[in-house]
Amino acid sequence: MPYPSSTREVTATLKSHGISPTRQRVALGRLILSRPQHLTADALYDMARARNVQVSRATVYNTLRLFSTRGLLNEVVIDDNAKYFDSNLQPHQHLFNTATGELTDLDSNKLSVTGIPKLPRNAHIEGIDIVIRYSESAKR
Amino acid sequence: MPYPSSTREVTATLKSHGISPTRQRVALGRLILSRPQHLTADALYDMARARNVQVSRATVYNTLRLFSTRGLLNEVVIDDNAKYFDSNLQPHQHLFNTATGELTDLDSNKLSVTGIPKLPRNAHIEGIDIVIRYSESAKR
DNA sequence: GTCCTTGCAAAGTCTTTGCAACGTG
DNA sequence: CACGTTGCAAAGACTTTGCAAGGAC
Repeated sequence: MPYPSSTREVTATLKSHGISPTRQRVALGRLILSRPQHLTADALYDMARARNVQVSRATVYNTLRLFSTRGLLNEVVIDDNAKYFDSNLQPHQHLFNTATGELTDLDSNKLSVTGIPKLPRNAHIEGIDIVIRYSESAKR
Repeated sequence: MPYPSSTREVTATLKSHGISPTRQRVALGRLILSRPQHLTADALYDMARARNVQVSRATVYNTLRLFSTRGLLNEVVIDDNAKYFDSNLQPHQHLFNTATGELTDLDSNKLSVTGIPKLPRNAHIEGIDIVIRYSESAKR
């Protein structure tokens, strides 16, 4: 289920990842898993409250951590004060507008990296994080 | 002065970047600027105290921020709990051992990225951060 | 009913800041 | 001596956790 959005789809996704589908988790899952997006814990909390989802901040944090651990979300750290949870699980890279804080996805097959050095033979690459930071106009 | 190490060299480097060379700043500069390395604020604080450099934590934080602002250091954020200050100012990429937390440099001219999309014409790229995360052996 | 989850508040971690004392030129 | 810098402790931002109440199966 790529981007589960209905209660039923989210419930199924959670179960298939060994997560019991409580009311809060399903509600949060519907908000964050339903499409590719990047949200901070606080943004999700605000979004939930705006939709009258009754949930505490602690549960938002715990749920995001749980979802990440179980592979439903990826964490993206752009700078020290911007930790996002990314519902796009496909390999991809990020474009970060340093002026606005906007974070957008780059399609993985557009970019390629060559020249990755050999690692020790017992090492394996867990991931390659690429963030292109840019700003617009004469800003510096 | 690539990697200033003596008191005199560090003093000159600070001055040339508009930083008054106080005792604490010179001492910290000698510790972090003298060779390519990655240090956290806390690691630098500990290193300073180990060398009997009398400095407070607040000053270490303030100094690192100042050095970064003035272009003497780069910040590298690997994950949420690892913010390093990097004294290597050349373009380069990072190899991060997720098991040990070890961060090593990759020579820029070994790696190349192709397929960077066109950005709006008034945009300019501030930097491309590439971190290859890996771990060794069967760890997962 | 048992075990897991939630929410609150407290605790933790890391970093910045207010302010008086101090240092530097 | 004027101004910038330091150090302490307090404040802040963000995240985790202890624990009692509540919920799921």
